[in-house]
Amino acid sequence: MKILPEKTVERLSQYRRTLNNYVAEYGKSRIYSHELAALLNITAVQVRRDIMFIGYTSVQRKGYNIKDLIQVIGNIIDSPDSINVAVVGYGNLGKAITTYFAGNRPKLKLVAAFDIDPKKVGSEVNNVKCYSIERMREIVALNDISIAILTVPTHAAAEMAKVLIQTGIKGILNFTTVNLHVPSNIYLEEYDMITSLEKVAYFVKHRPLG
Amino acid sequence: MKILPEKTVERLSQYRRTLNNYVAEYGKSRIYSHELAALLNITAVQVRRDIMFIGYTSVQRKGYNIKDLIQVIGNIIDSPDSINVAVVGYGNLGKAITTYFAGNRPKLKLVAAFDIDPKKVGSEVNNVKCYSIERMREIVALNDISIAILTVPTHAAAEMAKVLIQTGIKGILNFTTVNLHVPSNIYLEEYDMITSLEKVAYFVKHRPLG
DNA sequence: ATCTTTTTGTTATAAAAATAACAATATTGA
DNA sequence: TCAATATTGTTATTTTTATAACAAAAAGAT
Repeated sequence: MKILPEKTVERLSQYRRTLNNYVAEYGKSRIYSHELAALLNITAVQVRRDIMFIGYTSVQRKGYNIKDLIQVIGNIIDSPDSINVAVVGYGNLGKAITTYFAGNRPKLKLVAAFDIDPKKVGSEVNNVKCYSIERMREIVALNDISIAILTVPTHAAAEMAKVLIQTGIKGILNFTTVNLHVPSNIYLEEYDMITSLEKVAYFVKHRPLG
Repeated sequence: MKILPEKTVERLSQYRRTLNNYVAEYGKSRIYSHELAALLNITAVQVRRDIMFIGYTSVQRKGYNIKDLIQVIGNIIDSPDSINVAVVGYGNLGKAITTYFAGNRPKLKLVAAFDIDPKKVGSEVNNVKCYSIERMREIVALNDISIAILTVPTHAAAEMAKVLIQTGIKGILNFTTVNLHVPSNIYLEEYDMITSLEKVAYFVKHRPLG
């Protein structure tokens, strides 16, 4: 299949989670595009267009079969084989992410954490165990980890990214406020809390009231 | 001034932080567009265009005066009066954000935290004190808090957002995985870690190698 | 049975964002 | 002094994303 637009991938992830919650809460088996849209504060057209992208079709006028749709989304955005993930930096943020991550994501598994602090090594949150940085290469290889979530302090970020890339990781989700530089075969996603907050501040002040 | 594109606002926030770090590290006073671009993994045109948006001009061929540029960015994205922010939910994530927030942001102040857990009430991280939810209305009014960072557990998110809006908050940065619904005069920014991670997973698998 | 309504799927259009192209100008060096 | 070069500022173009418009089909109403 052709590669999907970035924004569509983001929304598909959200559709899936929203649909799972919706089933759990209301027990319905079908949903209209405008209903799903309302749950996400977007438009029904947007939903239908995204669903068109992944090639799922329902019977007209009956809404989408939720179970099927969840499955099709999974076939598209999940990889066939499970992907293993590690958290690097096991402070408050690393632990928070581990907690957020709990839940049934059959194709995406948080399998290890790393920290330089000997006091943290050996600790566990949600069955995710913390190893020393020295053992990173070994543990990454052993568990076939391909994505790292980087939550170390600012001063350690660049060096840690370098080490991670040496271990053979393929993607980094960067929570630090440092601008990382990675080879072009590594997928880098920046996740910048301060920028998000400054953006909220700007639009709270400047946005036309509506 | 005309309202800026969303992406430009995001980058301006990043330019400012990057420039501050750059000055601290290298002590230079000027920077070329392509140098700033390289630090952020974007193009020089992008930088120049954003700088054009905010109306700053340098002398051609000499690069930008860093100190001036930082100041102009501040004039644009900061509000003239300081904006006060609260963290709602003082678990691992709330505390992590408080730590990230430390640093000199003269116009954006994290002034309070709230939590329902009596054990957390009264605790402090980085001089940010935690109050009980019951005192929210009072503390928000007293400190003129206009933005809330929502980091409570999933099941509490919707109700907490409702209460926050009643207290008169104007913007919410939502870290929970719940789809919130807010009146149109409230600026809502979603910050979804799981979606970001699923996106990395998708592009690690599907992106053309480059 | 036929008309009306509702909802999907798709094509067409618009808006936002990024990139390219290039004129203008300062600097360097012959 | 004058040509070559480097860099900014801006307009033009392309790409990406979102919205609008609407045909097709199912369901219900008359």
